[in-house]
Amino acid sequence: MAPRYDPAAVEPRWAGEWVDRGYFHADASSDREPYCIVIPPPNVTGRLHVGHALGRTLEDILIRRARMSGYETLWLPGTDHAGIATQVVVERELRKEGIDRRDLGREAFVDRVWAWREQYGGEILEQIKRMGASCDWDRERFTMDEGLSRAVRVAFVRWYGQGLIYRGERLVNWCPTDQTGLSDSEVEHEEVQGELVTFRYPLSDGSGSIEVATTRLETMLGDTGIAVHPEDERYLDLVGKTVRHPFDGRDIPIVADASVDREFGTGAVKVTPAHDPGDFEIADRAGLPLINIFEADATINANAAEEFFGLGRYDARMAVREELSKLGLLVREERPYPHTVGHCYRCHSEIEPWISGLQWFVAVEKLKGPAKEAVIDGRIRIWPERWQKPYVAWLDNLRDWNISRQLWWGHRIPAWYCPDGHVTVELDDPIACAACGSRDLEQDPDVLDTWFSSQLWPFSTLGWPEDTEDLRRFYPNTVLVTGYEILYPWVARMIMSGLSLMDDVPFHDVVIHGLVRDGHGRKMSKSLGNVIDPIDIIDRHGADALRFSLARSATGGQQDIPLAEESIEGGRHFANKIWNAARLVFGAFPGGEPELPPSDRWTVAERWILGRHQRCVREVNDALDEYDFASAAQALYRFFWSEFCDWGLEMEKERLYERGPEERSDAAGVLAWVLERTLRLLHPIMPFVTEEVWQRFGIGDSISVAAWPEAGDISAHEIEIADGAQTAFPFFEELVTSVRRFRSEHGIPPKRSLELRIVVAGQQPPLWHPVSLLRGEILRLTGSSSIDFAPESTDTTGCARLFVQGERILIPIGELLDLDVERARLRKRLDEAEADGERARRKLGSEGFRAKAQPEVVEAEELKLQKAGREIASLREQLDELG
RNA sequence: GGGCGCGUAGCUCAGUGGGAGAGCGCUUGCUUCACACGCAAGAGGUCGCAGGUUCAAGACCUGCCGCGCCCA
Repeated sequence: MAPRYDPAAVEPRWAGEWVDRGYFHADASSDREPYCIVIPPPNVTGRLHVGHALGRTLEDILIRRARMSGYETLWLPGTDHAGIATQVVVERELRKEGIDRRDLGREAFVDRVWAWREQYGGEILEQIKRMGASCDWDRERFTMDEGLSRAVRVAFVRWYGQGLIYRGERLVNWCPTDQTGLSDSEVEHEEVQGELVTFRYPLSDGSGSIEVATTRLETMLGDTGIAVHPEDERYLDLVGKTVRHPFDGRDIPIVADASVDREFGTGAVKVTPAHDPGDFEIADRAGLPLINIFEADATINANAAEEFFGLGRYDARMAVREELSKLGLLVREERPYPHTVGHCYRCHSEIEPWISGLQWFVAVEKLKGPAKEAVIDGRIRIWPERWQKPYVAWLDNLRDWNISRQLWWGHRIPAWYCPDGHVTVELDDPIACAACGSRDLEQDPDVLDTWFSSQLWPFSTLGWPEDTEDLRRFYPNTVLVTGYEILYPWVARMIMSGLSLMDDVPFHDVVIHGLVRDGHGRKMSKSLGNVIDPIDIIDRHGADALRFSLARSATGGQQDIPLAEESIEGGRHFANKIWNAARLVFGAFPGGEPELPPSDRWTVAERWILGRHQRCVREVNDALDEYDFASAAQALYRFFWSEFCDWGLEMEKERLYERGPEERSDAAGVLAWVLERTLRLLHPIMPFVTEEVWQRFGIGDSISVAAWPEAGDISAHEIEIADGAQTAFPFFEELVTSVRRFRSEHGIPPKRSLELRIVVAGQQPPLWHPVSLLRGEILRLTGSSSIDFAPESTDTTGCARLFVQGERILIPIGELLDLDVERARLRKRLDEAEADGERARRKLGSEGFRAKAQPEVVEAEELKLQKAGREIASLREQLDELG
């Protein structure tokens, strides 16, 4: 084995080998218990970013553990056709060739998108493979596949039949750049530094004016009313009057509406029903007309006053201000004025509320109740639990879902219209109108919101609407892992559609993780230059390093997850540590199935390491049962590095190198046994290095199908039965550390060996047992030549004195002792001991403490006080001697 | 305006009633026969502030200050 672990030489080989050997292929007909995760389908245009890497890592940890635990595991991969994103990408390509999609025509354009997808669409899945993801690649799905498209159609037709889908003319969120409507959850609200402009509308009767304020001044071109609160005394006598529009002379009524906030601005608001959802409702109540002033690209249309025709919305805003100013109607301009504005999640343009003709909607009223219930009654559990409340609140406020998209790429809406305006919605393309039999049918030009197909993902990927073996076996899925940013648009909708169409929840657990940010918690962005590219990371540090670092960061407690490259380096160092520990073990272990020697031959050191290993197994299992990936990773790191390597391997070197073949073989057996188990325990987090090392045991085809370790496979009784195992190790550990610290403080070179004497008070030294059991290990790790016991009366001249668990240790080394250093050392220890003693004394001095605290706690404090007392006395004595 | 979360070592974070912890960074020493991607030792904290509950509070309660996110 090379002295350094090289992930680049190992990972690609295993990534391919695992798949080729079929370990990840699920068998729906097996009689094992199923465990199923569907991948949140990334955009087919997408590249792997760290957010994906996090989600896929967590999923793979769950799936690999389940597979090793004997479940029939299915991790189903695939991609999403991503309507807008994909269309935009292909349009951009066409534009480079000087082609507009409209010149190409719908059919040819869609063919181009398919061709693009064939060529580049698989890239993100290839990147996921590099992470070692154990997906069933034979079951890869795409939302535009034939089967999934059929599912979309069945869902649409069924919901239409149930009255859950309808067609209507309503305000939608319009993106003037992409020129399509968006659902509420595709709109991102962001604070912008805008302006608040106050202006006057003169009353039509010339008796005065009324002031209104707006952040979107251009919309005044479409104002059809002024609203005030019905109880606002300032305006009571104005209600019912009209104002005159300064540009086109329309008379606009002043109405009363309880939704008006009297505190805001002047207490009077302009009403632009065609361009504001709140105004739309006011207009609806008051019977005000709608004036649509925008074209699809948000330029001013002919409905507005003539002089503004053709202006872009921002130019129009300035032009309106100028005209108002000329007319002396401008009252006030506040700038900057921070307020929130909706932006397109794709292109980031400001959204315009806009009437864009008849569109299709999902009526959510009947769907949201069951979706809420399923989470409240625990059929679906959300981890961490605190996401439950926002989920419920979101459903409560949910409004009907606009599913029409004015795009060409996507599932075409299965609705046909005849010249008489009848609507035909059918599973198979109709040849005649269902109402009048007309054969002159035209299909709705729009496609469905991409989320309409992805909401079906947990069952459409398994074959629905066909009654397949996969569907019966793997629905409901076991768990879904995703970021909180798509809890609403995706997770909630899967729950609604699953309950409605499958009559059962889509999954039992939902694991919500945070957003990956940079090392300082800042959002990763190209402009900040702080983007971490997972593929670049894998190239330089290995997928294991990335996975470990992500798992260790996935605490769940915090909202977001900071990730610094140093942390990933830490993961690489850990992989290297594993590799090198294995090198040491395999230097003594010949390979084959590791077997523990009979328990009566276990040394104290071995009992200790076996006990720590068992604890680690328990911690990892407990943590993963609760989706606490960070604790699982942390437990493994601590055990492997701080316990197994720092103490376990170091202690066992005594037996491996100094005690003859039998002990060497026993020790190698113990170390190999622990190593092999720990590799299995680590495998779901770091699949590559564990596989590569595990192969050297030569005991199976692959660790990825080896058995998962559960606690209790050696009994705690066996571990702890040894004489002194409980007391020996803590004493040993503190003794070693104390001597090393003493060396360090006095600058005693490692090669200068020491003699240690333990001072004993009575005849029978109480520490005889632990010391004799670990004599060799003590001498090796402290660099000493001897360790003996000495009577209390022993001459301490020229000796340094240490305290280990209240016991005195003498080190005769007078000639090397710098008295100033020694005095400083002793004073520091004395300060600590006095502080300890004081704290214990204060606690014990309180009557309430003695009366009400648990007896064990009181007893522990008494022991602390005694120990501190012994140390203080002895340290003072020494300081006196030194003068 | 409503909701959620966060404020603990220089940085990033664990820590849900009895000894303030980890990783990285920092200081010192070490080419010790697995690993310098390492080993050993060490420094560093009024646990945001103020009250309260309790024998005991970083943790529980209330208020305040600051930061972030979601929703309106």
